[in-house]
Amino acid sequence: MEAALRAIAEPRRRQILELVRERELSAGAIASQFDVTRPAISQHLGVLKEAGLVAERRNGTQRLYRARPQGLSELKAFLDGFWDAKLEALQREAEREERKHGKRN
Amino acid sequence: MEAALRAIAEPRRRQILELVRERELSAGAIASQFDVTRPAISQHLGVLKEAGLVAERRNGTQRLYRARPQGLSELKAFLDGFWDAKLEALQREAEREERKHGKRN
DNA sequence: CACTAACGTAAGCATCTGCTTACATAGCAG
DNA sequence: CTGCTATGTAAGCAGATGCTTACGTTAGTG
Repeated sequence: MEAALRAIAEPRRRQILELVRERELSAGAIASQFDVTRPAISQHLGVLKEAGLVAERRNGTQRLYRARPQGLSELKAFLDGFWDAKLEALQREAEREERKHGKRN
Repeated sequence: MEAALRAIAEPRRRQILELVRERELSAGAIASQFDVTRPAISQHLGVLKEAGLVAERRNGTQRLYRARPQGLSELKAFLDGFWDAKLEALQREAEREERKHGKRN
């Protein structure tokens, strides 16, 4: 959670998330959308992956990334609970989803 | 919005927000809850205020802070729209297509 | 007025962070 | 194997950031 907050606090990483929100893109395809170098994007992708906000899939020499909605919904749940302490319902739902898809974190 | 995201990405500031979520506290009272020095907390409060996450009220020589629910609700709305906003997504899709054709991948 | 209390602000410092260039690695075609 | 493509990783650097101590400022008290 801490990691996810840090990750989305960075504008470039939010832009990357928007890119892979609906479709799966290779690291190179993502990097081509920005003015910074490819390694910079690669590092951002590493941060996003570590934070559970993107999923990585390998296809040959490519690495395809897509947003992991579960990660963001956990983040939203955290923020919701940040004001309403009674948010255990959403939290449990998030955990249930997590188990369904496979463990991360 | 950018500022709010940055602000809550910092653990200490989240702790401060939790402190003033339900009650109004003076800067000194807040600082007394942490191991860091008072000026450090004062700087955090400045960041939170600038981000619209806390409100400041002066009473004599004291400055009383309280959480500003509107700030966080804006943040939640942003995150919600980060996944949902389909119209925005379509718009960005068009822009991406333009860049792709003009940039020669 | 002088003095104190409760603050914010300035300056400096150590660490973190996002970026770069250079290099290493995995997969695949020939 | 050789070479090429796609990608991650290492090292280093400039700027941001959270902290400290020192100082400035405002409001109240004698």
